Amino acid sequence: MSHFGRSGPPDIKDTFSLLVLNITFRTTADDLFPLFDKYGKVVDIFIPRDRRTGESRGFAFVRYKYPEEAQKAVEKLDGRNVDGRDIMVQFAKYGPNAEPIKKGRIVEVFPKDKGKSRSRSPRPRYRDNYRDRDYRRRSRSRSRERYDRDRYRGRERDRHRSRSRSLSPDHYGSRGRGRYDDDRRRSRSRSFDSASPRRSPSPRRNSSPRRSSPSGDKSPEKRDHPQRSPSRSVSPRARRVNSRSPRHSSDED
DNA sequence: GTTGAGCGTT
Repeated sequence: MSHFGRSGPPDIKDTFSLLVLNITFRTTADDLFPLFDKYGKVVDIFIPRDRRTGESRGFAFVRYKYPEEAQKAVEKLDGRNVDGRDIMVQFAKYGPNAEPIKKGRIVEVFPKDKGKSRSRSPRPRYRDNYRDRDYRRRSRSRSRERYDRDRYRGRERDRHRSRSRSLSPDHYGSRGRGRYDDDRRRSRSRSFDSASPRRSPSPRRNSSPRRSSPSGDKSPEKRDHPQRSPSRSVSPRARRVNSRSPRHSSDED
């Protein structure tokens, strides 16, 4: 009852998987079980969760024993308000191995080796999917237009998207690096302040709103700028050519 | 205490 997905996939060879979307992050399988079990025989319920935080990802997989019951559950529970949010129930399109399935039915979990090796290249590319989906999990935070559940009808995913699958984790990585840099810089600034505590003992230093900015506190770029020009400008030869642009003998600067 | 596109594990 409560051990759904706790011990891995029990037997999904003859089960129909339903994908439950839009569920709350705190909704557990136990909460979905009584709901789905009322419309059919639920053999297993699995809710993918993040491996880093362990939080639910917001969707669950409900496996029914018969497709008719699953279909009924889809029509009945689809749009039902669960935990204060409307859930979306639909047949799973992809299997555990990232392979397309038919009407939520798992075709086959393990390729039976009847003495006929189909392919010698396993190509565990689904391994990369784990990493990708983990990263994009929080990357996508834009409110996309959720037209309807009907869009899945004409939506066909291509398996040839091995390399064409271009994700855009740029903002994520950029933000991460920027944050780290900022943090480091801020930490250094703080250390500097600690070294000189007699800077501003008065608690009323909030008078300047600009001071609130840790980045613009020291203005490193300003310090770099004047240091480069006048310092190198000290050159008899350079001065001879041009006292304004020592590094370049041109007036284009 | 938080967010919200989409497709799954021992």
